[in-house]
Amino acid sequence: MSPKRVMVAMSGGVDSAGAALLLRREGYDVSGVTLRLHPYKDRPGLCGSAEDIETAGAVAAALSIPHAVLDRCELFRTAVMDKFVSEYVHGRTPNPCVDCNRELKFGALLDWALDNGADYIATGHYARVARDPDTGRQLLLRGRDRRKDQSYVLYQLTQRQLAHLLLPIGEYEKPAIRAIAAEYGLDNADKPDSQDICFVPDGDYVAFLKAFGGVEPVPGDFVDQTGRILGRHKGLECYTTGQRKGLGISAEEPVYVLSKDLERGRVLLGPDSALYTSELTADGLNWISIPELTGPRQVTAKTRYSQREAAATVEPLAGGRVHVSFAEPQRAITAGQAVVFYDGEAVVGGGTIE
RNA sequence: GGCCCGUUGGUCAAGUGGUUAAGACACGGCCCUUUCACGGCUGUAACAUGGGUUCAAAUCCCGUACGGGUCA
Repeated sequence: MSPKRVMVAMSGGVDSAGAALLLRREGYDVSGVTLRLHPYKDRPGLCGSAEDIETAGAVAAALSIPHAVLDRCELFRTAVMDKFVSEYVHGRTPNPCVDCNRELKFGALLDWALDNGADYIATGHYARVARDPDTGRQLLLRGRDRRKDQSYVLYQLTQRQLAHLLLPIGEYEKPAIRAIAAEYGLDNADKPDSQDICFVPDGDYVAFLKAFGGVEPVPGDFVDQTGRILGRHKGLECYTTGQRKGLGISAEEPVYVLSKDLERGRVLLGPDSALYTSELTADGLNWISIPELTGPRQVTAKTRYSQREAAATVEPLAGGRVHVSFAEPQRAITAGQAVVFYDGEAVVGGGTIE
């Protein structure tokens, strides 16, 4: 029987290189593919840039595996970049990585791989895929390395996507992956972890909203909880709930963005203690460990990528939405961010906070 | 106009003859981070101005500028 064919989505980083190494070691027929997502290129460590495509190609060559480049700039622009702009314009704070994963890495790339004879795709995410022996469903589990767990950004994956997905490095700790890469002499072994929004090369997303999205932020007032004007803001798009830096407001205590008032064009500020709330509603849900939510369910949940999980109850609402009630108030629950539910090691599902 | 009070970093604000001139907030850098944020560490930065007293002045005295109060 011939070995299973797997296409590794190679970003040019150490994690996807480690994934390719591990799979080859396990006997898979491994080849590499890298997405071209946008024209920005002078920032190392970003997904889909020209420089990383070169790096990925070099890594593939070092591993002696075939490497292809898949250009999906058009899809990336409409499914990720345009949506990113639209979300900010509507007062929300989007997570473009979630959209990119669903539409590009596990959407377009998976389709292309299957069309080209692959059985699986693999990525360098710190998460695990497993099959539930009782229900037969594909499960998405946290990475073994809790500190690096990336299951949060994968909560949108469908059963079909998971069935064709291998996440080999999810079983390892990050240092082990670097060690494996170094052992094979890969020169990206100590490459910094990726960070920032890949299509915002200089990290200034507001400048991107203006230049790419044609957004013209409208200045307005910063007000406190009593309605007192504290200063002027640069436009609602420039802020997100819970933000402290960049407000330029000097007060007795640090002040944070509590909420944005789209109708009056104001940004409400207040103390950290005023940021804690216990409830939210979400839409755009995807369920992984269960076919659908039919009643209240106890879970742990988090409302931002790097946030500690907290006990909560999630229950269905009309129209496929859900209501989430946390046992303890959570800091800065923000519209547009993802809320992801866990049951132990497994991702139950998740949605977008309204 | 007379008299009184005040003027310390971007902001607020300690400090009444000898201090490395506190602290908070803001701001910068680094770290953290596949989002935006939070957070941790760290840094830049001030005695309104001119003269005088004194071994020594942010601290005492005089003038000037600016701000506030008060009296006709």
